[in-house]
Amino acid sequence: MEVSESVNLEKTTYNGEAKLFVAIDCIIFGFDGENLKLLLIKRNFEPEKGKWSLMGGFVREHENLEDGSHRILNELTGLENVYMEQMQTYGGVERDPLARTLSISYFALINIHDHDKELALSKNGFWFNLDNVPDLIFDHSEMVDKALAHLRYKAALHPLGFELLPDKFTIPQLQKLYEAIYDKQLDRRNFSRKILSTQLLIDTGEKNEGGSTKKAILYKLDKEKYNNQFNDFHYFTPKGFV
Amino acid sequence: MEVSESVNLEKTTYNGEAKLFVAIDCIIFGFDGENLKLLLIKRNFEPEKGKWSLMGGFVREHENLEDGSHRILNELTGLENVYMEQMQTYGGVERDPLARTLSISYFALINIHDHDKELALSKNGFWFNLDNVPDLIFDHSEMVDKALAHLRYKAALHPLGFELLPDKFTIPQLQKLYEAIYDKQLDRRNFSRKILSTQLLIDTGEKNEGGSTKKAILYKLDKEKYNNQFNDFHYFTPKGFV
DNA sequence: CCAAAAGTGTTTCCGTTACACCCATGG
DNA sequence: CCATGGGTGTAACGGAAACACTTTTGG
Repeated sequence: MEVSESVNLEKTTYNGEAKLFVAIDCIIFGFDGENLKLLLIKRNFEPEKGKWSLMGGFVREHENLEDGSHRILNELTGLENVYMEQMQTYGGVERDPLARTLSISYFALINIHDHDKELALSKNGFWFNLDNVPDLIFDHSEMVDKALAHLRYKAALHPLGFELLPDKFTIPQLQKLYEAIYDKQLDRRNFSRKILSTQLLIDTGEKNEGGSTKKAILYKLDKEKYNNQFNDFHYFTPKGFV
Repeated sequence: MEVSESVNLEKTTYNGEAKLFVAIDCIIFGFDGENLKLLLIKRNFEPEKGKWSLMGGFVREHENLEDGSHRILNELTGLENVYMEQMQTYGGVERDPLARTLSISYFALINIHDHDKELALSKNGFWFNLDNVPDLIFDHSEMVDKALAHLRYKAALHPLGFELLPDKFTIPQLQKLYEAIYDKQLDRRNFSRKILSTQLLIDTGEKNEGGSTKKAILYKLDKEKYNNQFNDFHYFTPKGFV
């Protein structure tokens, strides 16, 4: 009876056209203060059981893509209100050997210390440094490469990096993040001036703890300006950096 | 029998997951030498017959997305080897009232004089100036807005504009294109210097015809350099332009 | 020879770079 | 008082912007 119902529905809609499986795969970047990392899962389910892949799931019949991507990210990290961006849709005919499946890749930036570590572990989730990413199933390696290129592209022009840091952070921390993203050294003094010139940072009056040297100023993001200016070009990196 | 075959197939694949209709919609930009234009169709088929929309079609079971997007563009314009870029996938649950349908939007740049005008007319295709676009079905207006924003964003940094011009073109023509994209005036002398400094243009030795003034040099694109440097940043526009 | 558009040159200015110096903290 | 890292200042450089002038063409 399920079958005949399905057929009847299609007759009133786009009969004759193909219907496809549609998955969402999440490229999850995190920053631990030193290195830029990627969250992957070791699959304990079919297909490709035992291999590494991105966290993914299928788009449901009555779920839009924003909800779906956040649901899937939440299943692994426990996080909500995460910065996510739709990247690209992959549609190679043979990309999934089991059945024709499209995949919409989503790019997520999280503060690595915020997520639910036990939940992630229970789903077989592990963090990898970017220079140490294992082989991934299907076209997931291509998705990761594209996402990293996109991160580098976008972080050069937009104040994206804040998404990877705690609410309060210091300029040296932000600089370490940029150095991790581009795997290059930056001049401390010029970086500081460039960031402050955007007027996006608010001095909280506090200083960070720890370290046996001068304490750095803790800033927070001016959310209002951040949202308004997000699409402006800021050029956070030196020339020819990207 | 089609029905039972379909059911059997699903059982061996991702049984229990939803399958969705997936469409491709093309945002087709063209340039006529003065204005930036958009190619739309007046639908002579259901749903939303009689209304304006983007050119679209369904992704087929055994067709990848690149092939599908080019097929759909070709059906309306007769063109092949067109610059196309996947933009974004739209998945609102109610975006298509007839049935749940995802749409992958593709952004196309064509030389307006090259396309098959009779074919386009036979499919009810018409060109609109960007300041005069009619109401479109579903979320197609949003797609157009996003595509225009993307064009402006990308053309500011990459030598994208050449795709909209003939093989041989003059610098003043290119400047008119940029002025149309951004709806702003540019300084002739600085623009020329900036474009030539990219080394992407080759002097053909020819001059353009027509006009009762000095004839401009016809350039062609250095395809090799163009492909190699495409992802570099060039900053074709003045500061704060975008 | 005039108008209109195309091509080339120059000065000025501002942002970036590449530096040096001072300050705070813990040991 | 010393090592380490954070904060601020400055001179030199280079590219972009804002200009003027010359050249070509058709009428």
